[in-house]
Amino acid sequence: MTTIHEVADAAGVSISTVSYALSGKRPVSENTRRRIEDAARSLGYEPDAGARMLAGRRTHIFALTEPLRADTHAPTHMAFVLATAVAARRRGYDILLLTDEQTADGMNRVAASRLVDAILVLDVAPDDERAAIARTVRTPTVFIGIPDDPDGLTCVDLDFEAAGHLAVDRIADAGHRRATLLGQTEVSYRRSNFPRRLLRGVQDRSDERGVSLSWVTTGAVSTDPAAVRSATEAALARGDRAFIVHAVGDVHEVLLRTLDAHGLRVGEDVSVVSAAASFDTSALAVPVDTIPLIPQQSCEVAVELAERHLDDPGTPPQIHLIPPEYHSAGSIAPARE
Amino acid sequence: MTTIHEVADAAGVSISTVSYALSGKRPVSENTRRRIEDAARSLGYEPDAGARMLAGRRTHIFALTEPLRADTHAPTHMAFVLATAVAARRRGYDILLLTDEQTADGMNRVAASRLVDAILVLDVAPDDERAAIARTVRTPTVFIGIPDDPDGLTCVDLDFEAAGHLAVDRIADAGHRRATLLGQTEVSYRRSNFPRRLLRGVQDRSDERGVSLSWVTTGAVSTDPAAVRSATEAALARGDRAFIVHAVGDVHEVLLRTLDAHGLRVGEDVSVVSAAASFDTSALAVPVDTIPLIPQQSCEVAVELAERHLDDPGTPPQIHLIPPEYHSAGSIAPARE
DNA sequence: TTGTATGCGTTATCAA
DNA sequence: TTGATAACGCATACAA
Repeated sequence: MTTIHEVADAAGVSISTVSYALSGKRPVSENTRRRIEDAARSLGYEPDAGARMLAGRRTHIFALTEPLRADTHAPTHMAFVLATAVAARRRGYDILLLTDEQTADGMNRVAASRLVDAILVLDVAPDDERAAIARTVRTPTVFIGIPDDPDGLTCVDLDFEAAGHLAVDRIADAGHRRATLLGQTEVSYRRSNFPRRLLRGVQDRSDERGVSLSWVTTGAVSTDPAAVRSATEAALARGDRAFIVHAVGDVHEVLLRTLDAHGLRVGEDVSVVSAAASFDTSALAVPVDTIPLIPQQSCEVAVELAERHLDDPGTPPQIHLIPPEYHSAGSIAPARE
Repeated sequence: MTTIHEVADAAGVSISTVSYALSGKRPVSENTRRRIEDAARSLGYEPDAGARMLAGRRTHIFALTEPLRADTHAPTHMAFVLATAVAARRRGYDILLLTDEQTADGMNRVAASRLVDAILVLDVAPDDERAAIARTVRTPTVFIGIPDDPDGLTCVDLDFEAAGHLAVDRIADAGHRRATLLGQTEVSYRRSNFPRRLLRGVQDRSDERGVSLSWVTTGAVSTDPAAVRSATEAALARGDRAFIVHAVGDVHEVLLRTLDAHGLRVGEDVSVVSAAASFDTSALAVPVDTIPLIPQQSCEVAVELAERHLDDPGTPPQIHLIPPEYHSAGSIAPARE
């Protein structure tokens, strides 16, 4: 194992100069810094994690809590985990997994043992028990998602309400007086907070714009293609020619197939908007206007907020809402009377 | 922050006694041990992670490398991650995620910095670059899966060949002379090793038992229901009445629906065996004989092997094959001539 | 059965 | 711009 002493010897300087040269926390002459960096590289020096944690103020590790429930949508979840890991790594942090039932104990444990610099919370529930823990723990905690009572918490999330407004506006602008919201599974409206926020945004703006809105869920616990198909057909029978979809990719596919089976062309006979989609909608059979939910965005901001709290512990808690973007793909059709 | 000194004071002993009492590495009288445990609990003492890493020999962290590819089957992958985390935690280890594309650099980094006690490798490819790194690194490494050249590596996996034998035997015992293997996606036969091992087991034993075997993949990159249906119908047209399925849950469902649509009853007119299924086959519409691939099993063994290497660094590399089990559910039908 | 004392490899403070 | 050195909190070898 290479230590800082060996690097110091090789470069002909003291260990403190090595430390400062590598951390950049103190100006070091260009010349000696290069000698040090060369020595470190050729010796394969990597600071001892334990020593660094003990002496320094940082562990360079973030905890990521994720209470993998049975109804968790695996692909979406994985996208968030990956995005978090990448964003953290880019800033020099590793991710420690706090999974399963023990997330509550886990949070206390990693905080008390000073194993991590901050805690990132994924898959936030409306009445999330981790909210209370976050308030008692000294370790800075950032929620990716928003619980019902976010008081005193730092949270990041897409502005789902604004996304709902945006979707309805485009449809109303095209002249539609009726629309259907193909929502998530039933359980997600109980287990999560964001589907309700999008729903509220869609409902409120529909009221304002005089759009008659129908809302349907797309399965009990997991997506049910048959339910999606019959819901679509019912909507068509009602005369709805505008669909806002807030659901996984499969739902989009069933919707598009059903519309096609009825001879309706997206963007000409019928309007479709995908709201807060966390998957790649460009892979769908038909181009669909999308208000994307980009995990990379939320996770990047979360890591950023966490680090800001470390640099300046006085930073007040805040809710960071990411403004939605509208990506047109020609799937809005003018309403026909 | 509570330190070991405060616990020692509260219990009226020296810090070394506290350390030994809590680690159990030295006998401590029942009386004082209880006093110490009480003090530790009431003070909320948790050993400082950095200090423990520096002074002791262990970090109590395992790295888990997972090169999340686009074709990764998210639910299966999550099951393995979760199982690993649970098994590790049960033995007092946390899981550090090594996920970016640069898992190779990550392995070297956590090894050089002594951040982790061991490395667990998930989603092993035939020509996995991590094999070479594992051989050079000091940190004990355990593969959950087997690369093409496992020389000098410690690996754990289900005995896929034996699973293939088992499946064919049951079908041959029932008198079938023809069978179809519904396999994985095409890409997985290139990207992974285990589908080929199962295939070989099925082929070899089919030859031995005089079973005429057909093998089909079930999609290019991801599962294609249409391909599964047409493959099933082609098999039926050939006269095959026995199916071995090595694929995700969706494939099973399409198969069962197709059989049903042809008026064939599983267990009476046609035989179905699910081989190396990592999901819960009891949730299928029809009970199906299953040779399960239980992530908990592999991951438990992996963690066990990792810890054994820590306790006894001399432990030689080994490939640990988990013998398959056959769970009957009445889906084997006697062959009709 | 318990206590004392050393060292782990850094970071950061104080000096120069 | 650089160096010496005192923590950091614990595990463990050595003593008692």
